[in-house]
Amino acid sequence: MATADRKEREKEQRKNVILDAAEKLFFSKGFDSVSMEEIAKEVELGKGTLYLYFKSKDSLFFAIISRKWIEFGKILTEKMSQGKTGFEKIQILIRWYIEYAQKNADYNDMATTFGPQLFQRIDAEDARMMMEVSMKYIPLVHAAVREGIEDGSVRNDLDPTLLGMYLQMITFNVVSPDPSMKNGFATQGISYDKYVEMLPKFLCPAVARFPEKECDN
Amino acid sequence: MATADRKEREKEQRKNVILDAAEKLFFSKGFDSVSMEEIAKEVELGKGTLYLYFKSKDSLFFAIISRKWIEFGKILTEKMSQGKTGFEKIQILIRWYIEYAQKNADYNDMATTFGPQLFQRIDAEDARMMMEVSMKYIPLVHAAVREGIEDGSVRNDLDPTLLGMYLQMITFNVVSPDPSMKNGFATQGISYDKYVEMLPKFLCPAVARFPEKECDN
DNA sequence: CCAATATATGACTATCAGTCATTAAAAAAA
DNA sequence: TTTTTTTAATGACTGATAGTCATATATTGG
Repeated sequence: MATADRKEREKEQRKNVILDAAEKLFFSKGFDSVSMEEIAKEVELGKGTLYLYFKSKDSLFFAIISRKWIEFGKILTEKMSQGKTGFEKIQILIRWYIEYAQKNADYNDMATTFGPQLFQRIDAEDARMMMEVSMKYIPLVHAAVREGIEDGSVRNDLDPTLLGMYLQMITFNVVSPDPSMKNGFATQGISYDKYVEMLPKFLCPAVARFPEKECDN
Repeated sequence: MATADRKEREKEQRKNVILDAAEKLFFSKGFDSVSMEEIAKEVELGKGTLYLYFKSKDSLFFAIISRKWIEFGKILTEKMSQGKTGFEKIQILIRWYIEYAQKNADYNDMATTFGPQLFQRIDAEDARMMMEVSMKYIPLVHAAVREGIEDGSVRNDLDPTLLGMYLQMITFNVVSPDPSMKNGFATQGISYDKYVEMLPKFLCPAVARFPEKECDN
């Protein structure tokens, strides 16, 4: 029956319209200062209707994150394939993630500010969904590390998965510092830009197999 | 007039009693699942009375964090003074911070889960208070880095303040991963304990002036 | 055209942070 | 000691808002 298909498509489209509106509002005012009523107004629907498409306000948040992660994973896959050695791939990952995060600063602010609390109370269904999404790009990092160990460009005295996790965590937190860290920049006389810019230099010796060779710059 | 002094002392004491109760509840149920009413019940006061001692629920949170940071800073000062070189002091900092955080896991969970959101909306008064507190230990880290650069144990190609900030951020985030990271451990087959335990090894080459000498272990 | 099904709605409930008029207790003055 | 003034404590109330649900509307298939 073709009707069911069409309805399915329409439902997806409307979900996206709702997500666009919610995203816009969350970015400008923060997750907790936007009410479901407000989002409903923006898309010209009743509040109750939103709950036909998303089971909770938290779910709306995760759907927004998920869209971004998917987009991110796609570009990352393409970019990293351009690196020759594992080490080069990791460098690309770091540099490009910085660029991407700066282009999506509003998204990043929202994610670091509200993510921890929302992930802490995430329900099983959303957790499964988010894990599935993250599975699209996390293995990329680990594969690059493994490749680098094999080709001799990356240090081999650490479990590759572990090294991948450190890199992921550090890059993420440098690019999107949580608000308490951000407050510290002014006080300590370091600009956020410099903090981000110098990251590759800081990390290099902790990643390279032969820092004296790979990290001259 | 002695009365005023006594009253002042009594007020401080009661503040602490309230903080103890709030802390206990926040640790066990999370900041947002504890109501002011509940805290008031616990200390056998009316809800309104709490507001004579703390201006908001958020302020209660910051007062709890602040108590911990002060305690932390005191012990840190003492521990770090035992290191010979700057590099040793940094090692002590990292190792001891890990130990401390593990001993205060419930505090750390609360801080990483709710901190970002609360710091984002912190008011000027609490911000000043928190900054003042953090000024007690942040300079310790930077001083150790500077000392290490001078005595040749720490790399000298990065701004010391910047290096201090990276170290602080990384150690903090490894020890207290935010909930979305924590979810990843199981999936990726790395235990949290290993993640924490291997940190010094991972970081060493990014800190030492001569990794081949300082990082053999 | 008419049942049956799917979609939309906003009034309603429950929860909770923060306020404030009122009461109670303590301190100061008489 | 008694009265006045100051300080502390209280909980009913307000406003905000996530999520529900009975009702209404629209769409579909027969």
